[in-house]
Amino acid sequence: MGLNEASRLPLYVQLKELMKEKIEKGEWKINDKIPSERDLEKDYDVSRMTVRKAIIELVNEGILTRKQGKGTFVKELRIEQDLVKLNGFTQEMRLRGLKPSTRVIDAAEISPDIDVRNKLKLNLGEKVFVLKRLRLANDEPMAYEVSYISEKLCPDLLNHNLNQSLYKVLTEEYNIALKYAMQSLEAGIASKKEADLLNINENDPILILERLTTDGNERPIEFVKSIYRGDKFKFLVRLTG
Amino acid sequence: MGLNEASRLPLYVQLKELMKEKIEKGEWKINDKIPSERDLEKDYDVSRMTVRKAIIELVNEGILTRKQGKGTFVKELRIEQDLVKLNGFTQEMRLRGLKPSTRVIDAAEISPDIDVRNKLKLNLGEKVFVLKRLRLANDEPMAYEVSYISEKLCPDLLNHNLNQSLYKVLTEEYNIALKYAMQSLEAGIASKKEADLLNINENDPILILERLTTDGNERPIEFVKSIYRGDKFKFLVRLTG
DNA sequence: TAATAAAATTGGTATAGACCATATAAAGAC
DNA sequence: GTCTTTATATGGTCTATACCAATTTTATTA
Repeated sequence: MGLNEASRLPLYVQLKELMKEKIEKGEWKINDKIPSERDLEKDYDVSRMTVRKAIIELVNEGILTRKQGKGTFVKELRIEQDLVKLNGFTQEMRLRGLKPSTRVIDAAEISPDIDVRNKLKLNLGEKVFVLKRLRLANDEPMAYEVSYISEKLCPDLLNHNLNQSLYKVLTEEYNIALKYAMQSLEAGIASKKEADLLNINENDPILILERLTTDGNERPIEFVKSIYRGDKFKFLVRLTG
Repeated sequence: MGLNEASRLPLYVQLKELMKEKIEKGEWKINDKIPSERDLEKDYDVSRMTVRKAIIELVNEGILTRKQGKGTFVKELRIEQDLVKLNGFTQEMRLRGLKPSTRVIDAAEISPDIDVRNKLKLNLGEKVFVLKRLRLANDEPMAYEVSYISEKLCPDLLNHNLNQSLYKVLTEEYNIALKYAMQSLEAGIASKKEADLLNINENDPILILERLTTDGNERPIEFVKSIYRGDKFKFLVRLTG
């Protein structure tokens, strides 16, 4: 299977997705050396610069690593969440060999408070869907999430199966492609309610994560506030100078 | 002032540093549109691809933003620390308009415990410098840091002025260029000692950050454990899908 | 057989050019 | 003055080529 020049997607994006797929399917394993730039150039009949662009983006995403004169290798993924990649919880846990599941605690259509309305850039009177979900890995609570999505972007959202990936529903049913997010992370301590939900003690440390996700045009789609167990969750990020 | 082709630095890196300098000096202000790719190509007598590479890296670092058909603009910096950029505390605070300062609490040469030794890949018997510093912004404690650096990489380190940037000392005096880091972030609560150092109450929430910084060859240089005030510090990260 | 040198491989940098897509400005028509 | 069309500006994608630097492989020599 090669690249599809009739596709609307740029060639470098297709090549990138193709290489990701090889990794996800296990064709290319951790620490495997992938074909050279010149080999991929020949195999897929694209220019070396196109190949390089695809690879460099995967390097920036922490998926590949490369060394001059040596080659390009599949990177070992860490067990902690990769902070720089916009993945849903489901995909993150799967990448870590854990069995993710979701328990929808509440799902409703409400009028948002002013903070949510500002973040999603809504007009007065516009409603949102609010989803309250518990996130589990191997049947153990990891995080509690409250998501807000603008009602007008996905009417009837609550009629879909929200025990599965919300991102998937948005993409497949509403043609909404999430592309960017701004995320903040700070420390807190668990309230009684949060402690009960997460199977921890009141006043235990938690990580409070807020994320505003947008589409390719930086249009706000979803605002999430998540509470992560401080004892179970450690965020990992790779930095470059 | 243009690019220096005699310099060992690649042209795109020089151009990148030059553009950063214009922003830091205020020549290019927040939301300013910078010269077009084709203008920079002419001004600096480099290829458009070289210009693009410099700009794209600044975009990835959250410094510039761009829109097809419109232009490239200086991004508004957030007040929270950008998690994906490897900057020292000093530079981070300056980028936020805060006055950074450092108070060295202790500096010594010690034998590392096994955890530090493993992280820095040291042999038995090799010593480290340990630096314990309080990080302040506008004279208020923000973080408490303990750094470990291999003694053999920078003999006589303690003879240098460590109230200024450690990274700067390593670069200028020991020719060590820090390039990558793996960083983890988790929640905790302040011990009595930590609370006293940071001007907070015992059991207040804190962010515990551990970072292993390496040079370009992924050789471990510095291991840091930092305690950030949970009330004052919020990490921000921009994600892409 | 081992050491050294040369060649090949592979990633990194850079140039040049062309064309596409998006956005804005200018010119022309009414 | 407003609307439409055309031109221009600017970022995005892609190809092709050349050369450099680092590393590995192969060939040559002692």
